[in-house]
Amino acid sequence: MVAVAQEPLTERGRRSRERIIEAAAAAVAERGAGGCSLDQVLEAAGASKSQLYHYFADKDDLVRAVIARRVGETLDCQGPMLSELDSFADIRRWFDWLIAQNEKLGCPGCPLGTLANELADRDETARVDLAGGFDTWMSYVIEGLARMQARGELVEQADPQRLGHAVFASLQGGLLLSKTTKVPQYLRDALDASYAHLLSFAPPGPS
Amino acid sequence: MVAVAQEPLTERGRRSRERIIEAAAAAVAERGAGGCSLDQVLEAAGASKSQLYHYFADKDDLVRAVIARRVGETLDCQGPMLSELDSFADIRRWFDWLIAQNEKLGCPGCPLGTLANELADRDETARVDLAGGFDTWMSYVIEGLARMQARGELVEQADPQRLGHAVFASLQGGLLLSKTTKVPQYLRDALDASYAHLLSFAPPGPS
DNA sequence: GGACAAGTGGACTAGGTGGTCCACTCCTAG
DNA sequence: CTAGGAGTGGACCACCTAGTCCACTTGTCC
Repeated sequence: MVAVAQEPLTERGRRSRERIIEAAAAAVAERGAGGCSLDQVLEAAGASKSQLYHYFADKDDLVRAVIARRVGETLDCQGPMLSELDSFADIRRWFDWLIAQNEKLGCPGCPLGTLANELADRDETARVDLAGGFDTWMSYVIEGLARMQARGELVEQADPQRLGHAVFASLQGGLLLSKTTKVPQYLRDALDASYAHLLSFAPPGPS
Repeated sequence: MVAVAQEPLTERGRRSRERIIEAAAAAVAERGAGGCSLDQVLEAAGASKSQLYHYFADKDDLVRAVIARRVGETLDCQGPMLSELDSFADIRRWFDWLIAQNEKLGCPGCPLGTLANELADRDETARVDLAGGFDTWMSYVIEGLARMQARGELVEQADPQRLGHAVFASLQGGLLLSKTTKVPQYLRDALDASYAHLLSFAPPGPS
């Protein structure tokens, strides 16, 4: 029997574990997974070493919990907007929300994208978790596009999957360029182009 | 007079400095700027601490030299292909080269993009250097699109700058998705969509 | 109230980190 | 040949890191 990280068995333990993940998520967002220390996390969480190692096997395990948390947050936040995505107007509304958020928060980049870039070639488990997060996130859009196609809002030749991939690449790339240059316009240009591309698959209108 | 990193004054010194940057570039590519230690770099370079601190003020200064090196490499490598960019065929050729490279190298992501993602919010100088690199890189494409527009290969309404930004977002995003999922197809989907979007600005043909 | 497990505090360790320092070699100019 | 600065080797330091360990508290069940 190998000693593995333990799930908390009491309400008190559950809250301690949550506090640690929360503080770790903040620290990772600010300094990256490799750049933040457990001591910093624990001080912010008001917890001790023994608590950390009571709930997590090691630092990588904690980082994985942070990833799961971030993936969950992202899907919880955008899921409602995306799961009912059903028209060009819905897509435009989503894009405009992304652009507004990015500008409002000062071009922080994508939490998932940032983690992916740091961890993809250093922690295989983290990479798979993040790839899964991207995949689920993208699937909302792909399914929305498929619904639009079924309803005749997209021509037959459109490939919802490839279009969804392209939309996400534009989003991630736009966020990275904005973050690097601190110029929000890059994301706008990226998503505007992506939207125009999607529109080109609208069936010829009666106008 | 503040003591600052010194440029080597002899050929021998220049070669030492080069060796250190080369080893540092490799280490940074493999483990990230924050994840590689000076001891590792120096061992790989066959150099000593005193050499490092003879040529660089501190670790950040070395990282900045690595960034300058990578920016230079990227522009040197793609510059020839991009500075004469003049037609849709040239763009397609560039895209295909990017896709092929990405697949051949096992989806390593963009060296500049990876550094940008790690350093953008941790080292302001590095951020500005990387933003400048992106900017120069992008300007090749924007100027190419402007040439195409001047020659009538792009309609008047096309905005070369915004199109260039969108192309780069697709590239960076596609590289990140490929790196995270280890699936080269994401970059292909991203660039195919970007290319189709560009093509939509071709003037109506005689066909 | 006592037994027992979950949860906690925090001192401690072993190894690594960036950075300093100084004695030394190498090279060149005169 | 010699002087002096550029270049080099590597011991050394203070600090920080992830991770260990054990005595202790808290809460619950009988």
